Amino acid sequence: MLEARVKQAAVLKKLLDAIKELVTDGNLDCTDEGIALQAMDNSHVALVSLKLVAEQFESYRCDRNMPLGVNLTSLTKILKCAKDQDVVTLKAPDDADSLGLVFESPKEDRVGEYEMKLMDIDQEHLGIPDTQYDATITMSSSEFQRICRDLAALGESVKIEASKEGVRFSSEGEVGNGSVLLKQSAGNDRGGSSSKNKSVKRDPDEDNENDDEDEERDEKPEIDDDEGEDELDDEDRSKKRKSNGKAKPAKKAKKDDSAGTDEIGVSIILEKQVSLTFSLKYLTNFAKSAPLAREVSLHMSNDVPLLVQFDFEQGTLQFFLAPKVSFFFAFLTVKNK
Amino acid sequence: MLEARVKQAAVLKKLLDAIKELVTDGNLDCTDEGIALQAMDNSHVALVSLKLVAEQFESYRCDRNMPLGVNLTSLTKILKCAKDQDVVTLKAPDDADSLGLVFESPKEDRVGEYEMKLMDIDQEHLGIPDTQYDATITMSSSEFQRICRDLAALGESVKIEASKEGVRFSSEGEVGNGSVLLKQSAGNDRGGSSSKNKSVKRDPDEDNENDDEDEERDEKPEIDDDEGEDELDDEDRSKKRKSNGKAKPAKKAKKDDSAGTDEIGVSIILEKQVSLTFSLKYLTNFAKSAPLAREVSLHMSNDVPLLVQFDFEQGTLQFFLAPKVSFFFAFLTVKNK
DNA sequence: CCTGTTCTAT
DNA sequence: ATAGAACAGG
Repeated sequence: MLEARVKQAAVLKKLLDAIKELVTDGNLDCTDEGIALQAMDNSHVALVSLKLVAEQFESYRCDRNMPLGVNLTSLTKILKCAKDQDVVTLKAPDDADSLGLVFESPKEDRVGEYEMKLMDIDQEHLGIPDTQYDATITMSSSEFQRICRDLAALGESVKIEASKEGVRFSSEGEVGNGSVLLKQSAGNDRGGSSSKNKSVKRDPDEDNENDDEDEERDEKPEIDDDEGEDELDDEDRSKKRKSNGKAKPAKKAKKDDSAGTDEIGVSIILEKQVSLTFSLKYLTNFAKSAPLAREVSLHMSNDVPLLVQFDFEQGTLQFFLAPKVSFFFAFLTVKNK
Repeated sequence: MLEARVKQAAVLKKLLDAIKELVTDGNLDCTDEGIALQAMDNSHVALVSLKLVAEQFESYRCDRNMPLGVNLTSLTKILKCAKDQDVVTLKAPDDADSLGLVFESPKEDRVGEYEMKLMDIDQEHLGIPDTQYDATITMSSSEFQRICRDLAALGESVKIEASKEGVRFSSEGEVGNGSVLLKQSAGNDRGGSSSKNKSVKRDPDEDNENDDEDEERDEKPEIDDDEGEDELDDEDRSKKRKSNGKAKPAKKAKKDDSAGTDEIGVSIILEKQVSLTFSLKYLTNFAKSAPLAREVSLHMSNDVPLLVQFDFEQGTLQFFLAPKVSFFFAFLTVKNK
C-alpha cells in the first residue's frame, strides 16, 4: 500500500497547475524511493518528468511498486478542494482502483476526504539520458516566465543563444522582432561561465568535449583561478538550491551570488556556445512551474532537446523539448542502446 | 409615499449580487415595517425571502403599503452607478410607476439621481411556515461557499448530514467522491447540540414535535444540564449575530465562542440527526450571499426544505430549497391550510 | 493567511 | 457579462 503525507497542499497544487495543461493522464509511479511521473505531452513533443523523493514527505510508506494511473484534470479538481496549508495524505491500497486523498486543516477542525478513480495507462517508460549539456543557464524562474510571455506575444518560437557574456532570447513575428539579453551576474561570472562547474556532473569517461572546454578556458584565463574550489562550490550550490524551493529564509542559495541581496541573477555554465530554437508555446507552458521554485535551469546542447528543470524542496520537475529541428526521439533512445 | 435611506450602497449591491441570478423580477413590498421581497427562483425550485427592517434604515418612511415591481437586473445596473459608501435614498410616490434612487457621496460633493421603471408583478404571496428545524448549523459563510464550490466540481448534489459531532457535506460524481467534515467547535458544544435552543423560536401551540424532543433528550442526558440558561444564551446570541452583519469590531458575536479569537467556528443545534440531499447548483447560488454576512445558518429537518439564512445588520436573507426528494410545495402549503 | 482587487479567459 | 485566477495589501 501507499501512504504519503505532504505538509502543504500548495506544493501539489502548484505542481498540477504546472503540468496539467501539458499532460492529461499519467502514471504516478510509487516506489519506496518516492513518487515519479513521466509522460509525453499530449502532442508527443515534450516530455515531463516529475520526481518527489520519499525523504521529503512528512511521512512516506510504499510497500511495493505501484503505478497509479491518474487523470491529471481530475486530480487538479480534487486538489482545488484543499486549502494551501492543508496536510495532504495520499492513500492507495495495493489493489487500488482509486486514490484516496485526505485534506486536514492545520487546526484539524476540518477534514476533507476524497476518492479519485484511477485508470490503466500503458506506460512506455522513457529512458532519459543523463546527458551533459554544453550550456547550463540558471536564472530566476519568474524572469524566465516573463520572457517567454513577452516573446510569445511576438512570435511562435524563440531562439536561445548562450555565450559567456550572457543569454539572449529572441523571437520574430508579424508585428516585429524582439530579443532579451540577460547578462551573467557579476558574481556568477567567477563561479560560473567556466568549465570546472560542469566537471562535477560530467561522467569521467565523456572526454570528447574536453577540448572545447580547454578552448573556452583559454579565452578567459582570468576567471579560472579558483577552479579546485569551484567543484565544491557547485555541489554546495545545488544542495542549497534543492532545499530552496519556496522557503523564504534560504534566499542566498548561491553563496557566490553577486550582491549580498536576495536576487537570483543569471549564471551560465558554458561548455561551448549554443544557439537553439524552440516553440514558445511549450516554453511558456514549462514556465508555469515558476511558483514551484525561485530558480530554473536551462540545459542545452546543440541539436539536443532542451532540459528545463525546476528544483524544489520535495523534488524535481523536468521538461524536455526538442529544438525545432527535431532529434528528440533519436536523443531519447540513443542512451538505451 | 416611500422614502428609505440606506447608509451604504454596498449592502444593496451585495444583496443584488446575491439574488439576481436566482430571481429576475420581484415585488419590493414596502410597508411601515420595512421592505421585503419574496419570490420563487426562475425555475420555481427555490424560494428567496429578503427582509430589510425599517429600524435599520438611516431613515425610513412608508405611508402606505406598496408593492414595487422591479426587474432585478435593471436594479443591479443602476446600483452599479453608486459607489460602495454612497448613501442611497429610495423614493417612490404613492402612485409610482417608477422608483427613484439617489446616490450621495459621503462628502456630499456628488449626487446621482436615477429613476427605474417599475412593472406590475402578480404576486403569489407565499406563506413561509415558521418551522422548527431538527438541526441548525451555524458556520462561516465563506467556508460554506468554499465547500459548495469545491463539491460542485465533483457532483451535482450534496448530502448534508448533521450529527452532534459535526456536519458532513458529501458529493459523488464521475471523477470521484468527496466529503468535508466540519467538527463542531469545542465551545459551541456546550451551547448547542441540545433541544432547548429551538424552544425560543417555536410557537407554543406547535406541540406535535415535543415528543421527539423528549426522546432526543433522553438519549443524550449528558448535554442537557444547563437547559434553563441556554434559552437566554440563544436569544442573546441571535441578537448579537444580527448586529454582526459585516461590522468588523463586533467579532465575538457568540459569547460562547470556543476560542476568544475572531474565528467563527461551527455550531450545531441538534434536535435529531438529519441527512438531506440538495442540488449544489442552488446551494452555490445561495452561497453567493457570503459577502453579506460572516455567518450563515443552515436549518434542516428531514424531508423538509432547507433554510439557508444570512443575518446582516439591515435584515435577513433567506433561501429555501427542497431536498432532492421534493416535498417542497406540500411543505409550503401545509401551513396555510 | 485572508480579503479585496484586477485581469483574463470563457 | 460573469466567474475563476493571479496579485497586492492589511
